[in-house]
Amino acid sequence: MFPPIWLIAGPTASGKSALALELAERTGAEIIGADSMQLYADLSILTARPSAAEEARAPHHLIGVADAAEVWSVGRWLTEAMRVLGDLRRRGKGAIVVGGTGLYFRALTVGLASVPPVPPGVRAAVKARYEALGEAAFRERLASLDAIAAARIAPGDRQRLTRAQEVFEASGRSLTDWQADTAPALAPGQWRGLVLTLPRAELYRRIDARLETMNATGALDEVKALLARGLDPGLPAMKALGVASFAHLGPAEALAEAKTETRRYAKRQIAWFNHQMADWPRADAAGGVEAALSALQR
RNA sequence: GCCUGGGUAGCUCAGUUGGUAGAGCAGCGGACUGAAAAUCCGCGUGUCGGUGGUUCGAAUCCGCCCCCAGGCA
Repeated sequence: MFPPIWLIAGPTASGKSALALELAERTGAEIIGADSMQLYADLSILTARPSAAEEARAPHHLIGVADAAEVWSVGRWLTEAMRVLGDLRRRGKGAIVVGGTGLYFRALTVGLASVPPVPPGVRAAVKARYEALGEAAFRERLASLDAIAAARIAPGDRQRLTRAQEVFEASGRSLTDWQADTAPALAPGQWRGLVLTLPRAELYRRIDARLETMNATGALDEVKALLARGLDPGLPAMKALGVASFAHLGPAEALAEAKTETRRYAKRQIAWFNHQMADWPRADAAGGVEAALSALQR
């Protein structure tokens, strides 16, 4: 198995980036970001992106490559990531895919249905219909097109309900059918995965410290600059943790709220890793490169 | 030292005429296929400051003690 493809996941503030950088320097592999927010160039401080100096130590891909006005998705990320992986393979380079977005790892290792893109017009129409009908009636209509999805999607989950409807309208095929024929992007055995772990209390300490640092190094200015662009608040980049807090609250309140939200986010990440990636080896974040390498070799 | 007001969940507090306690926030658990830092679902986690007493029964009533905040000295 050479050149290697290593997938490193872990909750926010667990030290993934630093670890990836060290591994890259040691092995000559290149780094591919698997983070839905570090994608956006406008979000640097808020997403704790590697500094320019750090990025200079090893080639980085899919970090800071998108504009906040763009809408990136798992699908777009997957396409780009596979392109970069192909390129690295041709050049005989190893890859370290590192990030905290569990769904991206899932797309790589389990697969993503190849649903054709949904035109924005269809999406807007479905959204309007949802609002007009209300959840119950909307779900009932969806049931006639995709009974399984209508039954499976949790109460109140507007996003998934409308997505299922959009897919049918745009493709003439149910989301459930699309999802039934899905293949992993990376063949099993082609990659090695690793989940970084650390005690909850320690993780929360690191999150708080990280937010303090962001706050002291211009998080507010970054948010102001983003807001000054007058973008649609519904864009993914506008939903990055901290944006809303710093935009609407005083500095102290914003910092406190951002800490709380980041802790909750970490909790969701941990739940994902524990249940969706239960079979990946774990490595103690405090164990450094050695612990990571031995887990990756397992 | 005296007076008053408080000590109930991690925090801020509620608790009817005595029937072993409940809200908000925080927290915890979970779901997850193209917005995923998204979108959702679920869960009170408790020596009611301590100790005696009254009572069938005390967070609620009485005594004593401890602690906190004001006030008077």
